[in-house]
Amino acid sequence: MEQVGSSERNRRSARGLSRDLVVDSALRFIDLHGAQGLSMRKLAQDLGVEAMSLYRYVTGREDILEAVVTRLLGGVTEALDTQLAQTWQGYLQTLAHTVRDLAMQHPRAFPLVATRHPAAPWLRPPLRSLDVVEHFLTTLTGFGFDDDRVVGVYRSFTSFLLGHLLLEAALHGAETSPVEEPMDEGDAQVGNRDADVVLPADSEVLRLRDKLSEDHGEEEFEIALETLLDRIELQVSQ
Amino acid sequence: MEQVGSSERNRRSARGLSRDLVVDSALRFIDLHGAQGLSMRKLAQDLGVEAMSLYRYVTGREDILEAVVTRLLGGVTEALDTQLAQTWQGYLQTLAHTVRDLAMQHPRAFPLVATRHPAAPWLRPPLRSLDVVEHFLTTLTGFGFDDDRVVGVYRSFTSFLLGHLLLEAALHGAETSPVEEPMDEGDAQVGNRDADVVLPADSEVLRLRDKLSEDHGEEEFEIALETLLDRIELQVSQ
DNA sequence: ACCTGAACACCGTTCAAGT
DNA sequence: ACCTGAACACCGTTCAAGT
Repeated sequence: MEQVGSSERNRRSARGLSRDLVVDSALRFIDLHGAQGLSMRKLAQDLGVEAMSLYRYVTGREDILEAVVTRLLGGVTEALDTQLAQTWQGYLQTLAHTVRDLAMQHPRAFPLVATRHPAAPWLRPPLRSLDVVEHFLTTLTGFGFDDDRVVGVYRSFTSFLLGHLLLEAALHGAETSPVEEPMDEGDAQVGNRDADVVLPADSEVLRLRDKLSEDHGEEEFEIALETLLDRIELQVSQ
Repeated sequence: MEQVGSSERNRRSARGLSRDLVVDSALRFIDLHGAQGLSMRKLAQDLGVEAMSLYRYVTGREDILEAVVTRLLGGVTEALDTQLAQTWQGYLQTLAHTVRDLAMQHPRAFPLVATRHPAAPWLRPPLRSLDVVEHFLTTLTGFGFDDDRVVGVYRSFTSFLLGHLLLEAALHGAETSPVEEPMDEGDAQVGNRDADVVLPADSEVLRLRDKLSEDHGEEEFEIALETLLDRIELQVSQ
């Protein structure tokens, strides 16, 4: 029951290579195998071509990774342009959810957005794109924030997104990811589905393990977002 | 005016290899050149030995990286054991600052602590160590938190640390890092010290660039930490 | 017991050469 | 104009061999 859907030009692109196609293909590859597994040679193979051909469209591997990030964040700018907000609260909420959707749809690519070295110190991950940051600053300024407050909000908002989404994406990506080791049967003091971590028999971690493993990503995100907005509101009204 | 100090057993360890020495050396290498640059061969060279010798003490590159993380977080447990706290607020404050100190002292190694795949879903970066998490859970339980609240605090506390420290470490690490490209002179529409980012002439980013580049890492960290503690206090008293 | 040489299967990237 | 073969300088890792 494999979906084939909208990716009919997957392999053997019949001689029509292009930068867009390379980046598309790279993103798809990363979604499946992670950025670590992406090599010029394997990517080329997916495209039915030799590795060296890619260098016509791309200056190298780093260029591809950067382009993938840009592609992902391009979607965020688009989303913000279509549904425009009436209040700064609405704007931040939409932006937060758009980025969260991105992280959930591309859990294995999101670490790139979140952890690649920013090109400049004012490009804070995961809002790692000039377009998005520009949009952010002009919008908040438009809602009456003065310079200091815009910058302050930018800082706290990015920290919030990074802290909440990177971890959630990692968990989400781990589930999706192919099993690397076929689970050695002999290490369990208790029923231990947690890979190679050995738990002492009388630990708090063990006692709280199930509760700790619960996924409350979404509601925690919502609550933390609300808290952040409240905090900003207080600053503004002062 | 180079400091030589306490690293007299740097290269050519005179035939006394050991796992600790390998991990030590790896951490020092990563502090200087980042984890990306670490190869078995170069690390071995630093130790005055061939690459294959390392496999006596270490199962491979991944094992080394994991051991470096463990070493770094081991220091956190120690710090917590020596100065023990009277209140949960004091505890969380000490822990937060200990992890922040770690991030600032090893900005190029900290991404490992923060972004490597956790071995289990309840090991949330950057508290990526069974010992630290166990310490955290027992301490808070000892201060009277019930199970749900301990777990909730664990979640929000880790998100807070990740969001604030990963970015700060990246900025801190970028300053320390060796210059990769010798800065092409011809791309500046304005005095542009920000690598290859080209700013449109009438952008908000350009106008706010200096303010955006200011480093308020520490005070933001303090403020956000206070806010978090306040929020927890509210939950507890309910 | 501890280290190594040689080898294997991979990398990214360059460049001259093919069509 | 677009693609490629061959080559270079690197990787991580294995294994039989040295001392």
